[in-house]
Amino acid sequence: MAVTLKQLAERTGKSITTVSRALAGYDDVSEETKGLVRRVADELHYTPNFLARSLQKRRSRTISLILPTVGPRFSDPFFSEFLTGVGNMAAERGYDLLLSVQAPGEGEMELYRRKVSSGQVDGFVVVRTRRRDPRIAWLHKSQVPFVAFGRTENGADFPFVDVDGAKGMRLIGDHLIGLGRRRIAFLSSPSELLFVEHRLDGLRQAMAAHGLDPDEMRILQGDLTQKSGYEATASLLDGANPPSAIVACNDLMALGAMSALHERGISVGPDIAVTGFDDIPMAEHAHPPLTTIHQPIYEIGRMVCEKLVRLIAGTELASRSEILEPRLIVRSSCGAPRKQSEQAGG
Amino acid sequence: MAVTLKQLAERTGKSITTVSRALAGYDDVSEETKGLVRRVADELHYTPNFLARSLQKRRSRTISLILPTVGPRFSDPFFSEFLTGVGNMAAERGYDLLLSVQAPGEGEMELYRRKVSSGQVDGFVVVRTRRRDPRIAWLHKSQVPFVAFGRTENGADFPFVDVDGAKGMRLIGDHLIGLGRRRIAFLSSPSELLFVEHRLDGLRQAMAAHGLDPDEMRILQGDLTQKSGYEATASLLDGANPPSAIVACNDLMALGAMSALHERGISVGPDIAVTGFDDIPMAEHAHPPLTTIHQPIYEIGRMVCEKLVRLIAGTELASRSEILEPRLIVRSSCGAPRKQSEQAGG
DNA sequence: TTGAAAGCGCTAACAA
DNA sequence: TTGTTAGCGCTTTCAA
Repeated sequence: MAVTLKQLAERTGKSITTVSRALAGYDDVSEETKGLVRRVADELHYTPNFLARSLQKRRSRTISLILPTVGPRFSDPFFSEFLTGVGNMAAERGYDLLLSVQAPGEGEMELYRRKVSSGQVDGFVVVRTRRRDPRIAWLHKSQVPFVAFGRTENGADFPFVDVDGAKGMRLIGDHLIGLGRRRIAFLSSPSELLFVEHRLDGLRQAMAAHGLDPDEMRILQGDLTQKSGYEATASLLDGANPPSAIVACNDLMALGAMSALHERGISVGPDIAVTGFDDIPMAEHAHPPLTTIHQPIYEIGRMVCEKLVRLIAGTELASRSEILEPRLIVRSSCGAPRKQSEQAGG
Repeated sequence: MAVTLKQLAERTGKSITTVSRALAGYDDVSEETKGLVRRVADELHYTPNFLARSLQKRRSRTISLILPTVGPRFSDPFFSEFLTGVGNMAAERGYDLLLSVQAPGEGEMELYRRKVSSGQVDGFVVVRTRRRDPRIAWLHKSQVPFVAFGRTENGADFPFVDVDGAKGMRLIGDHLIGLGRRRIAFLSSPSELLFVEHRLDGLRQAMAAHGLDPDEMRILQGDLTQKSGYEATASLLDGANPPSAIVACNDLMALGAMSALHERGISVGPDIAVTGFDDIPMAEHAHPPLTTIHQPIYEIGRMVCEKLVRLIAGTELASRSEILEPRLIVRSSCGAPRKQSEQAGG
């Protein structure tokens, strides 16, 4: 069914080799032959067989991204944008993106191993890095090209892109405390996620810098979903001495927190401030609009992918890893008057 | 680097053929040999070379999903859940998922063609079907296995899964009109998306059934994003004779509409009802919680994928296409008292 | 029960 | 400038 080099060879009266090289643009093929071959190839809608080429070249021009989901569902406005960034850059560079879904634990490493040894992929995009990340340990050790979105604990030297979460939270903390909020509660998440730790650290630093005792901060554990933000906040409000500010480690939980406040008729902002982190599209359209830290997630997807492609090609990386500057987006959930200037581009 | 059959053959003293067949479980290989081969294969962590196998079998066990994005960004809480459904089912069936990003137009069909003729994929999941969908026309004509999420205009006979949007909107319309809302505005989207048309039809039917004139309904065009829902609503409110209910064709736009109402101090529900469609996770946590139609999007992803795998394998499909029953989720954005019973499972 | 040989479609070293 | 040959790793006739 599909047109092959062999058929082009027959049609042009040339050998398979010549046809192959004509199409590859080698300059030891006469212009005349090249023209002929190209014409016939176009005519017949020739497409190189990807599998055969990859088998021969030992390069699949495919990168793998394995979504580390817990539970069957995975609904995160964050990742689809990241994915688009990765996908677009991959396409621009002539790479394909192989997507898998695999929860951490059991079969996870096995899947990484298999993707590599089956020759299916040339490298990995690693997302949602963990404190001690077995994926990174293994990829590093095995010398498989990969780029991570996020860091790990020991600070091993591997290529990654990340946003400076500590600094981001310092911005949040400074801002909130500057507005007079002192009783702060932090909505956290499973502790194997390092980025949460960074963010918590940043908040602590801000408190200390303002003469507050970080140890007095209440910390509640969620799982990054709105639901858990809602529940954590509910328990917070039902207890004694509610906070004057709720700092969530991501936007989704912040949204959940706002939901719980609304339900109790507490006005978000004036009564209790709420802040997020990520600046998902939803943040701007929340009620009230959510003060948060912007992560250029689409761009990060592109950067991660580009680094990976470079790594695979063996091109020297200008900088192995990158820590991006966070940007505070003041809206009104923090109780501050909305600033016009910081509204743009949200 | 990677272990091959050849190496297993050397280690076991058998031929490549025998090793291959031992691993494939053929019963013309002695139990003894099978045992030996398997043991050695395990020991050496043998993984079949995927490319070689696919080349030979002319089956890649890979399915393609091409995201038809407009613009560089693609942030839709809806699709990441769908994707997870597809991905999980694919994994269960031993398939891989190749993800591409390609805007409709220009290169779109070329990409589909190339994926097929390069032997990279065995079939397609088609999302966001359009009125006259060139993708479906071509896939159909070329006899390439595919399953769509959504229908097309002419009602060609191809495998798809969809939710009955007309019926869903009839439920919404009945409910709203039952609550006394009569001046209804509809937030629409680019007209090449057929599902929007279905939904609009359903709403019209409901109006007609209640003795209202569908032609009096105001229809505003957005692009499915919150932002556009916000803008459409703003223009609606700035005009004369604002509606008593805003029916958005998806949740995201409904959320944007609510945002615009809030900004003007109009209370969502009591003053102006707002409804959505999709039941994204955000819907439950909006303020007020959004009345909408539930689509089991993760399940749909699984169904679509399973159908596709069946199609590829040549297994007869129990039913080529499926139209799922919509489910009305009454929350409070429509102005109705929240019903306890319909809250579960949201 | 096993193995030799051919071939999937392609690229690349080497000859001519 | 072109063609012959070999081989990527696998499966599958066909003989032995």
